[in-house]
Amino acid sequence: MPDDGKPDGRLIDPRPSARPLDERRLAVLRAIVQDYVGTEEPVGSKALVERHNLGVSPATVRNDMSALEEEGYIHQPHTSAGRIPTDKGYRLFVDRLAEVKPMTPPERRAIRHFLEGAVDLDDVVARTVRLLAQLTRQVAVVQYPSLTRSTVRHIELVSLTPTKLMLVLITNTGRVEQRMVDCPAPVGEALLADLRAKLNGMAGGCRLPEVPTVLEDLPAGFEPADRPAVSTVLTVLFEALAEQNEERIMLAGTANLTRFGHDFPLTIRPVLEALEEQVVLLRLLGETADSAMTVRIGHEIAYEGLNSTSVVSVGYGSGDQSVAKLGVIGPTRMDYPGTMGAVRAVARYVGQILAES
Amino acid sequence: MPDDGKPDGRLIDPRPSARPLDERRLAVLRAIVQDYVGTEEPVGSKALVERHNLGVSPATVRNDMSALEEEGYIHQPHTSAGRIPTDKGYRLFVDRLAEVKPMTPPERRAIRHFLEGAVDLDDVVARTVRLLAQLTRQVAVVQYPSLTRSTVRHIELVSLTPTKLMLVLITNTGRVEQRMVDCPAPVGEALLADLRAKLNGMAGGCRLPEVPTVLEDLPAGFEPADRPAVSTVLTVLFEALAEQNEERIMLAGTANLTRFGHDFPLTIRPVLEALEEQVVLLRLLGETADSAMTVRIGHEIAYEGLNSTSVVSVGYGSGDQSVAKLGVIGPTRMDYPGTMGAVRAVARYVGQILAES
DNA sequence: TTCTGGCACTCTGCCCAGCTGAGTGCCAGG
DNA sequence: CCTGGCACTCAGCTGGGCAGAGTGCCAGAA
Repeated sequence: MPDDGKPDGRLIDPRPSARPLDERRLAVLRAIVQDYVGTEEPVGSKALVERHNLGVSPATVRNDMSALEEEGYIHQPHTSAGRIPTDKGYRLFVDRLAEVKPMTPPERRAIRHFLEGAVDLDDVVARTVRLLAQLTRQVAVVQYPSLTRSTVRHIELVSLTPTKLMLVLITNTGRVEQRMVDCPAPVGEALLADLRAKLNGMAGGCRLPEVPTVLEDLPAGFEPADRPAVSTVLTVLFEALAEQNEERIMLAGTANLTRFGHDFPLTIRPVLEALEEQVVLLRLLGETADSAMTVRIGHEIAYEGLNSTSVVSVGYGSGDQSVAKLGVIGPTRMDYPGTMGAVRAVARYVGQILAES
Repeated sequence: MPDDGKPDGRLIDPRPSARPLDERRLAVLRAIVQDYVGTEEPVGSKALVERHNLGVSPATVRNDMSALEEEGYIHQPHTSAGRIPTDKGYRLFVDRLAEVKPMTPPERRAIRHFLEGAVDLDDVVARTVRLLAQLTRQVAVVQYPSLTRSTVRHIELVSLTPTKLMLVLITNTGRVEQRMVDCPAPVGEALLADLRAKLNGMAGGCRLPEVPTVLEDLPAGFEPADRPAVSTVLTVLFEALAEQNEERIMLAGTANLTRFGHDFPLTIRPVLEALEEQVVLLRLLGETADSAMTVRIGHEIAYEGLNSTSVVSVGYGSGDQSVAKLGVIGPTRMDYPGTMGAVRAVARYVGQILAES
């Protein structure tokens, strides 16, 4: 960066004058990241020029590295060791130096085929998360399709005892929620049928968040004697809607954590703890921009236990809107292009599968 | 301590002569297990007599240890190291030397209180597994109440489109299963109501495995024109019953694996892998005797990846019959009495909670 | 017989020193 | 502005020596 615009005769040098060294430094950074991800060992100048044809000598590379270190993109564990990228270095790599690596056609076929075997929503999610863990060889996380974006497919009321009902809510994403309802007074079959019909008539097809508004005045349509029971049912229904926004998550591939590094116990412990906290995972995915792929690296992650990991996440959904998120968690020293490619591909195919079913 | 028994007219020695060494050797084994579990380090003769008042000298203990080693209950990592128990040693300890350590009253209250906060079956299981992991500081596994032992509380049929139904099965344990049914012909509301009534009339209260037998002749009770639809519904119902015997499992506390030992990656890896295989876990719990507590130690476990772990499991259920299993997985060097106490207590309380709800 | 104290022995773990090799930073010359 | 050369640094390995824990065995006491 210091020598950026220096004067240069250089008619031979194909580069006019503006883009000179910055470009090469970026190439050096890219090479460092690639090598380090591959070998997991600090990479030195000599090895770099040998493995990538940078067209310059180790000494030159050393100068570039010096500059890169100055600016905080790389860092040496000790004097006289090679360099490793910093979080900032990975960030630059992801933003400007890497291209998402698309899946090969056979891989795509395999993904699609594997997901198509699913029989219900649980199975879709389970297969997705396993697939993602396998493809990336990291920890995969998949959020169940959110209720917020879903619509009501059907509401069912079942009488268990005269005063005890079971309320079942079925969404268009195939999710089913059930709740017990204790009514203040016995509920007859006729009332039940009436209520069932009205509920479905009014709320069927609604987005879940809109349901309370739509059903607000429902009790008014019933005999005064029946209103308490109706209100109770509605209360429980609304509760279920609100509470169940507490979303569910599935994860797989924790065994891949063992590939993290040699300094193990210290690293892996907090990660395992984080993974058990659904809340943490939900927040992690929640921060993902809706449809664009998000990469958070090391200290960019708010949760301290995950400060030595990176998270690649993206929304997925049936149709054009995303209904939930999925992603993977791995060491900051991960293969970003490959991981991003896998995440993107899986998200797409899950979306398709959901749209079809 | 060396001079312990030196000068004393030995008429005082309370031991006659018959029960002599065998008994003391067992005491030595017990002491070794206890110390090793506490310190995680091979235990030597001197330390033993210091920490437990065995009333004999280290030299004597050494002889006993020699005998115990001969018989395979303990083993030395190297010459001139202390002894550690073998799987066989732990087995003897569990069978004859240890008493299940009951929970203290405050602990019981805490357990009960924590479990009582649960709102539905998922929540009960989730709370149970977390609780167990916390209490034992190990990996906890809880199987969802099995469908096999459950009975039908209600079967609901919902018409989504003229030819598409949704079948919902509710069990007495609060579990809900739903299936889509594609009927060969449109199904009217009248038929639907009739079918629903007959299904519940005949199968309500039945054990799930008996349902197919009970409903076998159902189609005969309908108009010939309706029989195909009825048969389809039954097929799907039976499928759901059979398939969903594929039981679900929840686990927690994997972060506790990091306390396993120093030789980490090697030990933890296969365990994490095993834990991701529901099949393995199910088999593990499946081998548990129905209601009695089962302890499997090290190589007694069929699955190779878990050969350095022990599993303590027990059935739980509402009422007197067990409907599912739960347990913990930890290093063979675990606190058996404490773990067994926790597992037993939690199983009891979950049973109570289930019975009440 | 059974236990005990004493003794010699073995072996791991640790510390220290010295060496090697990778990698750097700097400099003078192209 | 790049390059080759050179001196320097430092992590990691190796080997010797030391200390401590623990054992096994034995002869003598109860």
